[in-house]
Order: sequence, then C-alpha cells, then structure tokens
Amino acid sequence: MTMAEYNIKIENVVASTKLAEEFDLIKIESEFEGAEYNKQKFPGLVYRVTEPKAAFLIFTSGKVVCTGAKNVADVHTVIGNLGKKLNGIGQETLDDPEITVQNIVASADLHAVLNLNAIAIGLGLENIEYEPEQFPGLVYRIAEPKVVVLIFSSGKLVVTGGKSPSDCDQGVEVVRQQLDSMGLL
Amino acid sequence: MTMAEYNIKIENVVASTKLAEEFDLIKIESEFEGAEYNKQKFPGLVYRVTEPKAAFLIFTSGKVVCTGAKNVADVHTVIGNLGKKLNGIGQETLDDPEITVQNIVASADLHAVLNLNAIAIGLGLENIEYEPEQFPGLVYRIAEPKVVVLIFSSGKLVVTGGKSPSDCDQGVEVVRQQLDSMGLL
DNA sequence: TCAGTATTTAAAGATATATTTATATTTATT
DNA sequence: AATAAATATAAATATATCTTTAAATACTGA
Repeated sequence: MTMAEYNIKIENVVASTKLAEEFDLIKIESEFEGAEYNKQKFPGLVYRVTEPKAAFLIFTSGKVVCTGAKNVADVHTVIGNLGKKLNGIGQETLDDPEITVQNIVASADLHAVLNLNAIAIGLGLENIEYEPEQFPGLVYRIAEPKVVVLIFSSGKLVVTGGKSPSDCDQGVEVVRQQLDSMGLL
Repeated sequence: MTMAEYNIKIENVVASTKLAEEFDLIKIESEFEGAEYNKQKFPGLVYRVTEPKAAFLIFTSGKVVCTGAKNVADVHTVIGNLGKKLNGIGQETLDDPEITVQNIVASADLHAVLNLNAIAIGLGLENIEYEPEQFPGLVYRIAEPKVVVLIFSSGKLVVTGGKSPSDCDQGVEVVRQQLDSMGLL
C-alpha cells in the first residue's frame, strides 16, 4: 500500500502553539492588513496569509491556532513568519515555541465504486453513521489509529482526526483491508 | 465541621425591607444614575451599587428587595446607604426599617469526587432530582434545615434557600453526614 | 391560582460563535 | 447554467449563553 496508489493527500493541517505570554489583539488588528477581530463575535483575531496559504486564530492569551496548511512543514514556515511579523510590530514572542499538530485532514481514492449500504451492514452499525438523505458520506470511526473516515460511493475517502500523516495512511489501509475482507472492494 | 474545612462561602444574600410608605419611581429613575424602570416590563425599579456590590428592586409600595451582597453586614450597609440617597432626593423614608434576610446562597467544597448516580439512589429518588443531560448537578431537598443543595460530581456544593449562614453550614453538614454514612465520601 | 416578567449568585456540562479542508448531494439563488 | 449554502467530520483556541436552585417584590395574562 502506498500513498501514490490511493492518492492519499493531506488537505488541511490544524496546529496550535503558544507564541507569547499575551497579545494586544487590537494593536495587531490595526497593524496587520486584513486582520479581523470582533471580540463579541469570537474571542480570537482572524488572520490569513499566503505562500504558503494558511489562516491563524490569535488569542489574547498568546496562544495561536493555525489552519489551512497543506503539510506540516508549511505549518512551521507560516508560524515562523507570523512570529517575525508580530515582533516587527512590537509584540514580544517566546523563543522556540512548541508547535502541536492537532488535526490532519487527508483525502484518498480507492478507485472503486462502493455500495455504502452493504458497507454499513458489514462494518457494524455501532461503528458507523450513514444517513444518505442527510449527508452522502458514510461516517466510519476507527479506534486505531483514532481517526474518522468519510467513505463515499465514488470510492473517495476523507480521513480526519489524525495527528500525523501516518495516522491518515493507516486509516486508509484499515478501510481498504476491511472492505477487501468483506469482498466489497 | 468548620466553614474553613469545606470552604463554605456565602455568595449571595437576598433581603427585603420596607423603606417608605411609597416611592415615586419615575423621580427616582431620573435622579439615580443607571437606574432602570420600565413599568410594563417589570413593576420594580432596578438600581445597582458598588462598594459593596449589590442590586435593588425598588417598588412603588416603598418595599425594597436587595440582592447580590456577599454577607448580611453588607446588606445592612447598602440598604442604609440607599435610604440616605433616597432622602437626598426628597424621598421620605421610615425610621429604622426592619431588614429580613430571605435567601442565602452559599458554595462549598467536599474535596472529593462524587458518584452522583450512586448518591441519587442512596438518598432516595423522592428527595432528589438528577437529570445530567439537562443540568450536571443533583438537586437535593433537605427538610431541616429547609434548604436545597446542588451536588456536583466535583464535590462542589451550592446551598440555597437558607435564611441564615447557619442554615448553609448545617445543610453542608447534613449532606456530608449522609454521604459518609453511605460510604460515598 | 399559576406562570411569566426582573434581580442576584455559585456550581458544571452542553452548545454556539470562528478557522480550515477534502468529500457529495440537495436546495436555493442569480 | 452557474454559484452558493446547507448537510457531515475532526481539531485547537476562548468567550458567551443556556441549563438548575432559592427567595423577596408586584404586575399581567391565561
């Protein structure tokens, strides 16, 4: 089983970090072009960057959530850049902040048309949710790795909830093996 | 059993008194900064003070409800101050009005993690209400003293309905003894 | 007669707010 | 016909609001 074979591709990485002891969000909003902060609406400041493309939620506590990067390296790049930019407007940041990947979303393709009703029955109703009138994907919760896989009749998958690329790969493999063993692949 | 041991703390005192034969709420609203009176919404005028912090409901009848004080002494302080302030705008008040404590809310901590399901069964379903999907606290009605205790799985308690600090202390003790006798503490 | 209106306060669990992203189906809008 | 929004999934962050309980006051509507 290879990444290439099933077109496994990381689509989104969510990471968190603590960049400072505290931030002045009002000052950041006034200095960062495009930054949006409305405390009554949501307690974090929203800031988007490109190259690489990502978005930040920046909080008064100094904590930051980074979303939208396509890989973990990009996460480190954009958070590093953000730190420099914050220093550039006089906001003190911590040295060498730890960055924790919290969620990875990946897509994959089993290259087969799937019978979701049969899959639902085969996997056992306690591990899945499938209500096609509500959402066309079957929701499959895997214990190890601890991920959730959305399975579509087209053979496409979305793997979410993982903390590492490996979690995504293994999630796809678990689904593939189970479908294979049920003769549904 | 001591206040200190269970961190019993009075959080709110509700008291009532009759300060005058009648009040002109429209005049009071115009003279007292921050006062709010909308007869159609509620028949009392709302007035908040600080140092000590409290709120008043002032009625045309001359009766007043005081809420939000942290102890009985503060209640007497703020009601005394209110009387002087009312005199200051020409509202006549009665001499030496009686102040009645109507409700005391206290918090406490048993310093133990509690099994609320077991407690519900042990105390008897006729004396308690516990619907964790609706509210995470178990509601326990005690006859003597006549208080209601909210019991949380964290070991924290809220005692309400008492008329004296002693009611709160005794309420905590009743709960402690009963949990102890059931081996749940 | 009762329930609601308003005020205060602690406890703690749920839900919502916002961000991102793939997937696919339906509905609504332009 | 094209586009947008809703449906569902995960995760961090941090606020607000709701749930419950008691009590006085007084007014309205069912």
